[in-house]
Amino acid sequence: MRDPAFLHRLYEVLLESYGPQSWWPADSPFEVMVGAVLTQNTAWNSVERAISQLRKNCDMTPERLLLIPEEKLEELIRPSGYFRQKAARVRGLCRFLLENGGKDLSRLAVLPTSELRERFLALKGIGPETADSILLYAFGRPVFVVDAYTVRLLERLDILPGKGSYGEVQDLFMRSLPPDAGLFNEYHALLVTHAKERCRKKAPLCKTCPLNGRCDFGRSLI
DNA sequence: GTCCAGGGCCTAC
DNA sequence: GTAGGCCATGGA
Repeated sequence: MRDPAFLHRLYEVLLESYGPQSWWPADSPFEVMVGAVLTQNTAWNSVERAISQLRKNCDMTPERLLLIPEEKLEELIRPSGYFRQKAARVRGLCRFLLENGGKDLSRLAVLPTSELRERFLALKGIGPETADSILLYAFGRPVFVVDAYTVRLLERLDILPGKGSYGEVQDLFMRSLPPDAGLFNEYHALLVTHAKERCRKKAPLCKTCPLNGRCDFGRSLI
């Protein structure tokens, strides 16, 4: 395990390299939630197409979205893949929101973060990453979002104490950083941006990584 | 044609 | 508690 300042320095270098990412790309908290489900194991380009089609067919509220017949909904989100599963998951999310105050989220917003997280995790098709994305990007809670990119990067940097489970990686970030939702927002987005450009599965060595030669990590970021 | 993408569920050991 | 199969489209 490296010293706690490592993750601070990593953030600074990523921010300098890529600039602010201004996530999440959505028009409303509800759209963040829908996008979080649709982007599961799916490229964002495909999700954008699906959301664009949804916008044309409803005003992106849980009420209106539930009025779309199931088969029609599947057709609209087809570009984002796993469309049958995701249609059911989005509908389940909408029902949950309607039961808890609808689009304005004011009833959910008063809940403590841990309880809010449990509520979303209880929904079928919403696992740790999707729930945390919703907490951070729709509710502004200081929760660090871990994704496959982040785990892969830390494994390659050999800075994980254990095997790199979701909770383990999340704890590492949240113990090393102040509980700042703005920081977590930007950090996760930067990790995704970096990974998309430099740390794909088939790019084991990142020769053009902006971190190369510009940090004292002892080895290049790969 | 093959690999991969901003996961999660279910089933076997 | 965890490894492996499955879900599906679209771009590189």
